[in-house]
Amino acid sequence: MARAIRSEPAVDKRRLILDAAVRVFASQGFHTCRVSDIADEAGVAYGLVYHYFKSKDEILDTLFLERWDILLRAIGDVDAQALPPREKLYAIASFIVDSYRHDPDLMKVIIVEVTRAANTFGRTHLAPIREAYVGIAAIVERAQKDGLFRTDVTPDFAAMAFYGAVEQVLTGWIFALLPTGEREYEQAKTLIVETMCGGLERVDAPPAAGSSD
Amino acid sequence: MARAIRSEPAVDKRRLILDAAVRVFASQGFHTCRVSDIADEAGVAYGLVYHYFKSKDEILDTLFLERWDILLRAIGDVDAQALPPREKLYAIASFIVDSYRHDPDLMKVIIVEVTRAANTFGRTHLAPIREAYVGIAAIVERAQKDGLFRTDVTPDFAAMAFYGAVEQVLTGWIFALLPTGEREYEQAKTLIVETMCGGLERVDAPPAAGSSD
Amino acid sequence: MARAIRSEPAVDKRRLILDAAVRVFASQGFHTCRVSDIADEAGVAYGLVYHYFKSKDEILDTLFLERWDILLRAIGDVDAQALPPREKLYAIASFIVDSYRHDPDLMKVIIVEVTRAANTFGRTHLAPIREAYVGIAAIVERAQKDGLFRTDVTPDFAAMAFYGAVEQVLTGWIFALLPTGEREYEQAKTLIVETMCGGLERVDAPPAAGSSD
Amino acid sequence: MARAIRSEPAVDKRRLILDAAVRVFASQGFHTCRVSDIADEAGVAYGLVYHYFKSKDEILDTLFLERWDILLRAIGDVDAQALPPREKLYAIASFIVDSYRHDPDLMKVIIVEVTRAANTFGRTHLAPIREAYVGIAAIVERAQKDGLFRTDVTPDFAAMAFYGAVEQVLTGWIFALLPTGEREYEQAKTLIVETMCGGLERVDAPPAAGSSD
DNA sequence: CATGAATGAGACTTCATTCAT
DNA sequence: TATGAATGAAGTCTCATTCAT
Repeated sequence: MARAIRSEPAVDKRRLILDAAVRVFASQGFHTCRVSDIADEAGVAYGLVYHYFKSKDEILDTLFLERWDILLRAIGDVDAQALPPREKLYAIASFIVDSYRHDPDLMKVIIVEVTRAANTFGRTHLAPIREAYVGIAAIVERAQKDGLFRTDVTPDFAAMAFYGAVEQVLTGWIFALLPTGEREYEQAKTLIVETMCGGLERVDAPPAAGSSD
Repeated sequence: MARAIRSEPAVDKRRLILDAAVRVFASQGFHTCRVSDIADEAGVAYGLVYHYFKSKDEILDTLFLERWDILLRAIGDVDAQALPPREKLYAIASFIVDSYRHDPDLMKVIIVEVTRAANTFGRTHLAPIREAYVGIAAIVERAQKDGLFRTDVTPDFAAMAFYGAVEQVLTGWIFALLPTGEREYEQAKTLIVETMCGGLERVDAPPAAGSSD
Repeated sequence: MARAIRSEPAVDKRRLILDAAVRVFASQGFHTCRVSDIADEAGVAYGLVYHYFKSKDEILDTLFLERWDILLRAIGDVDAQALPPREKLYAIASFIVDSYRHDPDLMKVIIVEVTRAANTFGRTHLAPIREAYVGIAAIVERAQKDGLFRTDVTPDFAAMAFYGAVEQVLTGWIFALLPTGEREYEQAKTLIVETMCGGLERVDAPPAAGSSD
Repeated sequence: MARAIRSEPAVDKRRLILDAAVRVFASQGFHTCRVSDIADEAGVAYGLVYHYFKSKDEILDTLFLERWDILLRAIGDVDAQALPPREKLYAIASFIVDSYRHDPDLMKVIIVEVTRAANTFGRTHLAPIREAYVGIAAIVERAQKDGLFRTDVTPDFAAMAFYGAVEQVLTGWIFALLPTGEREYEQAKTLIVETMCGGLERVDAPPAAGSSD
């Protein structure tokens, strides 16, 4: 409050640029867009982008780290709580899905341009990316120790599978391969956890033979 | 056959270029590498690349389509067989993992540069990519109809989760986040199917309360 | 005097900027440095530089003209005195060497960025630069008229040679090709005059044939 | 000859670019001109400049080193001959003056943009530049050992003075402060050597008092 | 006087693609 | 087929200068 009295500028141009970059990266892709596209989208002069950021890369780095930090903290918080593992995984899936719901462009950028960019930003940010997997693996490991999860699937492997399923669902939304909407987002949270924890098979499945054909 | 009598060149330069492109795309990334890098890696003249391919894009398109066609056919073949769904999914996971084992660079390129490139090649090749998901979804749907898979998870959703888990495991290998090796590849096939079909939870789990802390 | 009573600022920011510019130009070069480097070095705000100077060029112009005026006055003073030409040239060499001793950065800037910059500042300040040569030439001409200097070397030419030798000695110091120090500075004054007036050859040289080999 | 039969291209574009660069650097200065100016002057496409040279800097480096190597070899050759030192210095002055006569633009570029550019190219090429001074100093030293040159002027110092005088004469021509022409070039060679070796003073000077005023 | 955010023209460099041989 | 010189559009980044406060 006090800050607002005097020092806060009318508009935070830096923020303006970051938000514009999200939109531009999301619609054109990092490599395809020009810095001038970002400046135009933000409604600022070209040079101002370089006043606030050393390079085009730094803009994406900033966007990623801002958001990923929040994710890591969320995973840490979840892990710290006393909850059944299924609920922990639900909370994480929930957080990621809600991130997408709240700002699909930002999540698209992070997924498409960073976490999956093995030769560029993915490699640059490998450490924090790994940290997320490690956090999820820790939850699985604990669940195994508590006798709740099967132990023949290693925690690392389970974490990758779980995270991969979540990211692919977001990818489905990004590519318009899966329907989007409030209802779908909520369902997705449940379905991911149901699938990963309960498995696709019916527990009371009939004494199935080969798929009839 | 007739071709071999006289006209078959000592080496197929076109193939040489494609194979070189795989290595270059894998190690540098499509956007980062130059066409001359491919020519150098292939040991052919710069201009020859343009004799065989209309553009740099076309090289990647060719690589992707060659491989993806094989995948689609594999999925189709699997679906056509009379097998329990778990074995069908195992066959598909197996095929993809073996593809990676056989040519990790090529799979890296396909995953990193195409199937996940929402703004560029991913969009271009959306149709065949979707086709793979549809194929997997068909298997799930059939399993549901046969009463073997639970029906509260939609086939489309299950397909995305399954494929996402597989791709993320490959991503783990690509990023060196998961250990690689013959043993690991075989295990991965089983673990993916176990996880996705059987679920992470123990069926005979104790009447779990919150994760002990 | 009156100014000092009340209005004289604690520090003369304009002077601060000029002095900082000397250091920055000397260490980075005029073209390589940024205006912000000067402001930083001076410890003043960026914009203040433009409060005192119309442009980056004007800063260098000011530095040059300030110092060159002093040199021109020195040459004029020397010429006006009744001294043997050798002593006049010694006085000029002395003045220039002392200028370097007193502020090597400033002299470096003047020599490197102005007097030798044929396409930029050298051309801009051609008139005052020429004036220095003319002043030296006048000394030579007078010496010739007085029968003290040989007349087969034109005054203009002699002036260039003399000035060139002096500037090159400073250049030697600037490039660390010649040793620096109080002793060296004093010697240099004598050596320049000895060389230019007395020549490198021994007057009583033996009836030399070709250099022994 | 044999080469010309088949392989020699009609025009050596690389040479074309270098020669154009000399003209452009000479008339606009290295920092002021654009690479496109060079391309235009050479009549080639922009990109071709970068086909032959890694950067704008490399063009100047090439021009300098090409010419300076020739100068160093000339100095070495002169030093190796059995000649009186005065004739050796004449030969060197002669070589430099002839270099200017032959290609004034190139010499202008070398002097203005390299040998005197203490913060940029001068520093880069310090080693070969120093080598020239060392070569001249060697001539002086030998002359001193042969009893032909006075020994109170150190060889290093004498070399700087000599080279400085020569370069300043060229600078005089470049700035149009000294008259140019065939006659002037020949005279300059003699005058430089007369001045530096014989000195400006008349050997038979009258018992001079102070300059009459 | 003083500040530093804001502006935008301009330069270098890259590199996909073409083309003459 | 095969070569690699030649083309030129396009993009990132720099930085002198302006201006509102």
